[in-house]
Amino acid sequence: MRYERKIPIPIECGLHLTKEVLGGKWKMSLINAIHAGIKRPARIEQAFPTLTKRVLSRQLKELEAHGIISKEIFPQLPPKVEYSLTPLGASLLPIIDMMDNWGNENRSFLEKVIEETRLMVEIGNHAH
Amino acid sequence: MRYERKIPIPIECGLHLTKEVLGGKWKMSLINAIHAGIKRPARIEQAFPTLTKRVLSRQLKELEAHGIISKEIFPQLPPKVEYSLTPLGASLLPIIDMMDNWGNENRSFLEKVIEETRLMVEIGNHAH
DNA sequence: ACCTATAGGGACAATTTTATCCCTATATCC
DNA sequence: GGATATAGGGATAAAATTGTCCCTATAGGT
Repeated sequence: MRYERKIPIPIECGLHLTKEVLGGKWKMSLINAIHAGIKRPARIEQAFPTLTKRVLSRQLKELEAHGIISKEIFPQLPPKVEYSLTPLGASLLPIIDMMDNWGNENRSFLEKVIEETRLMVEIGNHAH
Repeated sequence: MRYERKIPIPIECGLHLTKEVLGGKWKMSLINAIHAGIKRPARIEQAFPTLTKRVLSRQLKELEAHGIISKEIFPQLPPKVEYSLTPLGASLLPIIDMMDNWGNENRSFLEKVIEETRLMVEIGNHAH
């Protein structure tokens, strides 16, 4: 989330627009999950053990605000909510599929180089 | 860059592997530029006015370490370097094209909702 | 002697994104 | 009465990513 962003997003390019929509840590996974029928927040939470409720809630809210998913609220208690993909959201599925496939096809190589890169770069910068 | 990453990347999923490779702010743009023949750092810098040398250098280094681009050093002074896509890097082009197209096709809608989302969320969080 | 172009990185500040902790509200079940 | 499931968000801490500033080195031009 942001507070009066200081550094503008370079939106001249379609890439950055798409990145703004898909770039959140869990967004592509969420789109996949909703498309696969996991539509209620509590179910999504179970599906991704390391994704916490708070973060889930924010990513869903942004996806909704960006017109990628829509939210149906059932007037019940305890609350029931279901998300689904909008047509715009569904139009992202081919991209997400390609990315998932590319990652899986190159998994062994990528796991190796990602790990090596981490080691390499650890030296170059420091937390503070 | 990182210093002994504290929170591991969820690499069970191909999506997150791909995201680790393409997720940097300028990486997709750099792959595009290199593919388009803009191969020298100084040229790339000119092509992206808001991308500074330091950041460029880091993103290129990571792309190289991830096996996406390769670096040719010409033994000259002043230094001359050219980057090009590896076959692995070239295999990302279809994904990048799709993302660029999707963003451009939906540009007017996206610019609107991205702006609205920003306003919406400004209230919800604060810098510190 | 000085300036320019060139590629790269150290040190650190600023910004942005995620994570953690805890609280609200209510019908149903034990 | 008390626990449970449910969806969501405030406040704040932590982590990760980018940005800024400045320094190295050297051939060639003026």
